[in-house]
Amino acid sequence: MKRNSRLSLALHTLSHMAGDPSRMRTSADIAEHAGTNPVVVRRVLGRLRKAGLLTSEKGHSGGWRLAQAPEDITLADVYLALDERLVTGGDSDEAPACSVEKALHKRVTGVLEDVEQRLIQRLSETSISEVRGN
Amino acid sequence: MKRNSRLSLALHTLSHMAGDPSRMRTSADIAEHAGTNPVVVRRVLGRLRKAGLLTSEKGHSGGWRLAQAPEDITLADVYLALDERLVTGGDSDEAPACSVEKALHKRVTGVLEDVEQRLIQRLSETSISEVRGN
DNA sequence: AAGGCACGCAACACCGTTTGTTACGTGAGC
DNA sequence: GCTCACGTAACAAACGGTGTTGCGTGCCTT
Ligand code: FES
Ligand code: FES
Repeated sequence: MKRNSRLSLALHTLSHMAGDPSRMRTSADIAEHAGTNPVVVRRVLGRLRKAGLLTSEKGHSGGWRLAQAPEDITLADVYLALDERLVTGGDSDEAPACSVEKALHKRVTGVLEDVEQRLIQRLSETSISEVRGN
Repeated sequence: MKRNSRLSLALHTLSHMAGDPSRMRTSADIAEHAGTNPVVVRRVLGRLRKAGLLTSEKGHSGGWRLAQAPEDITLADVYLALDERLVTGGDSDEAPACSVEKALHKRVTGVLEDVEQRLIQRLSETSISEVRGN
């Protein structure tokens, strides 16, 4: 949709994890596989952890692992975990007055919210285990 | 949704025009009213003209005017006029192989297309004349 | 107990997109 | 001919996303 890549990375990684949930992966592994940087991986995976989709462990045999059964994690969960909502989340917008602008804004955000609802609904129909993880 | 402001500007301007379609407005007027720059106005309004929503005239009493009846211009028309599709338009994406990545991408873009469809459908339910132009 | 490993986090450089600004050309009136 | 307003290009500034480095903190191995 918008300025992605985070979603792609998250989904890609989770898909692989779904293929072998017990295996522990380091951010370095993931980064190399995804062609990016370990820190970047930790950044986005961190959000997923905060949402309870992943767990991370430090130390020698540390790394990342799914916190739930692959079948229970839907694409919507992932989308929501990295909260990049369509509706540009509660922004302290411009002119409060101006009847027209207000009406306009209301209309548009109304539609947007409806659409986002739809998006989430559609995403929730697929789990990460339904996308073959090699 | 994404990196907007163009949509806002377009909608705001058209709403005002809908309130008094015969009146001719200059980009300078519009820019001042919208708190931006004339060139910026021309840029975005130019797209609307290309889409047949507006006409522009040079010379002394030149400016911008609606090319259609206000009731015939829907929000969807405006949205489509400045083509900033949600689905990040036909990008020549990454790795062609990788069954997983491909399946994933397909799923996501599928949903996205459906959602964008919905967005357009919802936007088309409202015309710019339905938003009080003072 | 010491060393190493992997995450957590902050700071910063880099880059692409968007927005704003200046400048100049063109056509339509006056 | 002069002015007005658009059309367009070029460039600067602002913004957000991504990549990188550095350092701190647990945890496991030895
Ligand atoms: S200023 Fe209020 S709508 Fe234009
Ligand atoms: S490389 Fe991870 S899906 Fe192909």
